[in-house]
Amino acid sequence: MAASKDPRPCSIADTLALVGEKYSLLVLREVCLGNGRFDQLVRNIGAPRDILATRLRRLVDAGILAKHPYSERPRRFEYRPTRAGLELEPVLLTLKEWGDRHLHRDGDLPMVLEHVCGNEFVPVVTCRACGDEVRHEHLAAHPQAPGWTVGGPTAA
Amino acid sequence: MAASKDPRPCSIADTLALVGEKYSLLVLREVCLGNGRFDQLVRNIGAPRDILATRLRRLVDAGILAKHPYSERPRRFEYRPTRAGLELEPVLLTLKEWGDRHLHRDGDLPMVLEHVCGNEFVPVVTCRACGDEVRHEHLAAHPQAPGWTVGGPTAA
DNA sequence: AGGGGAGGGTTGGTTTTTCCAACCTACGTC
DNA sequence: GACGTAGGTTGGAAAAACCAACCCTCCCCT
Repeated sequence: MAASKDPRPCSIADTLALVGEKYSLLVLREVCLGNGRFDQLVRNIGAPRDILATRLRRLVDAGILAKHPYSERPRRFEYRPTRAGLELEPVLLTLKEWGDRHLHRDGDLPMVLEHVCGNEFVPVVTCRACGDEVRHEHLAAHPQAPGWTVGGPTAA
Repeated sequence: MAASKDPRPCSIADTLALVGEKYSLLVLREVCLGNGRFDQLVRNIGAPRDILATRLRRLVDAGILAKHPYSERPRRFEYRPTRAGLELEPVLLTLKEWGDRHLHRDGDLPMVLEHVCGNEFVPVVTCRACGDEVRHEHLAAHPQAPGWTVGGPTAA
């Protein structure tokens, strides 16, 4: 499973090591929607049952999901996001937004989110300090590990 | 490559079909940092060269990256994000934020971003309409396709 | 003219994962 | 006592990932 040696140290890579495998983020999507039972996950995600079982174990081990019994005799569980799992929701929201914008330009979205404010929810990523919407040109990257640099201009 | 039949229609799944394979988002990270040359990508990501070549082809086909010649004779390219590619940056930023918070609690982050406002950049996902920071309990999901529902409570 | 290095890949063969259908267990129901 | 439901596990075939080695074009050095 390990790739070549000594890649750039990076929280993105570290996070993807936990949730970057096929189906993992779709599992999180479903549990965030409240569909946390095994057969629901199989149906809604379209994943093979054995792979799904593997992913669920991994996400529980990582503290992203937890099993909640909803029936003793027979013993039945459902999976729910932990607090850490819920904190991954922004990743899902930004992925959804990109897909909505670039892959469904016709306007018939598969899912619409409604915010408590009464409007359709569209995520905007902002700077915690100043509140401005993020723009690539407004960010400067400072690697902390020695030997790792970043390059020049990045515009297309 | 196809999973079982008839999963939930979803922009998240659609987006992950383009950028969800192993290394794809790390490629995007590097090109957003300005490290768009093949050997840089190999070194910084730690991916096998053949897999990387496959991913690059796919990302170019998807309109997320573009090849830019930086030398004729010999012909050399570098990969850069297109506008659509740059618009995926929020996904990277939210992944980074989660990893910073949950995987590097000791405080020694691999990379620090600086916003143009002068402060460390920490992404916050907000509602475009009202500006409030998103919270799971403030969202309601409305699937648009018939037959697809969402479940009950989702709290952990 | 020959050798070496950089850059951007491709190729062949092995190892891992994924996929799929079938099966298993423990109930509860008809 | 046959059938259905929920939540998996198992075995074998197909697909991906992995790795080292190689290729090609050009430049530079001697």
